[in-house]
Amino acid sequence: MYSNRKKHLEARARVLKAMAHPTRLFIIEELEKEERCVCDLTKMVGADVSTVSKHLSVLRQAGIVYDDKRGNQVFYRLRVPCILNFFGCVESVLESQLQEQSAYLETVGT
Amino acid sequence: MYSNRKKHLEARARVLKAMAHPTRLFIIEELEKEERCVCDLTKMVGADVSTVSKHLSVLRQAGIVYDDKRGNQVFYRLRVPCILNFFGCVESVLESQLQEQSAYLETVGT
DNA sequence: TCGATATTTGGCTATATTGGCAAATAGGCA
DNA sequence: TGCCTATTTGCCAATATAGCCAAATATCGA
Repeated sequence: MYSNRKKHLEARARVLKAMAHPTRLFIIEELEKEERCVCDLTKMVGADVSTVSKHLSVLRQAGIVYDDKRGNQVFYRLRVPCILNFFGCVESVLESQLQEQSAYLETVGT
Repeated sequence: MYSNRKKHLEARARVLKAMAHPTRLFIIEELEKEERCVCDLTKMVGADVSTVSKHLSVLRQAGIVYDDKRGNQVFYRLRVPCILNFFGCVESVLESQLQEQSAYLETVGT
């Protein structure tokens, strides 16, 4: 059914969109190593707390992270362990861009 | 080096961002099966040609597809074969969302 | 209870994205 | 050359996103 496929594509797009920001990728990478509170991530990212909090909210709503309130801190951790492997393909894209770039540079003779 | 990591994250984010749209995911899936000209994709997507052309341009600039002009048609094909495997993890995210949803529905008693 | 710390939310501005229409561009064919 | 088809580009309006500040909320510890 068509609308089924459409809904599925929209769901996938939402997940990708949530990941498609440098700060959120940074957060994902750090959470792959260990869980972190908002305050830690804020220091690491170097932006306003509210900004980091909103990025985390995007990741949470997309189902990428869990939040866990302990005391007056909120700890975030990855919900899906494969997220990082996931980047192998993105890397292939980036590498193929580099290849094209260097092929171009050769034709130019630099 | 910090700015190196930042640049890398930005590069990854650009690739993800280019994929993060239902129509572009649709196009990627179709191109996984076989190369297609803009006119074919336009019929399949059911939007204006200019819209589809712009989506393809986004994918091209992100290094996800190649374009190949033959006659007065332009054929697009995937540049990186792994793109679809790539979705295994996105699916995990979606599945874990479903689990949470059904767990919620149980507590509600529906 | 009060003050300090941690986090989220509201409001705002600047900027980016989407999608359609119309126009420009390019190739094929008579 | 002139017409037709295919594709891209420019323009525009609607909508979404990012990031900061300030305010609201929650927890801790004295």
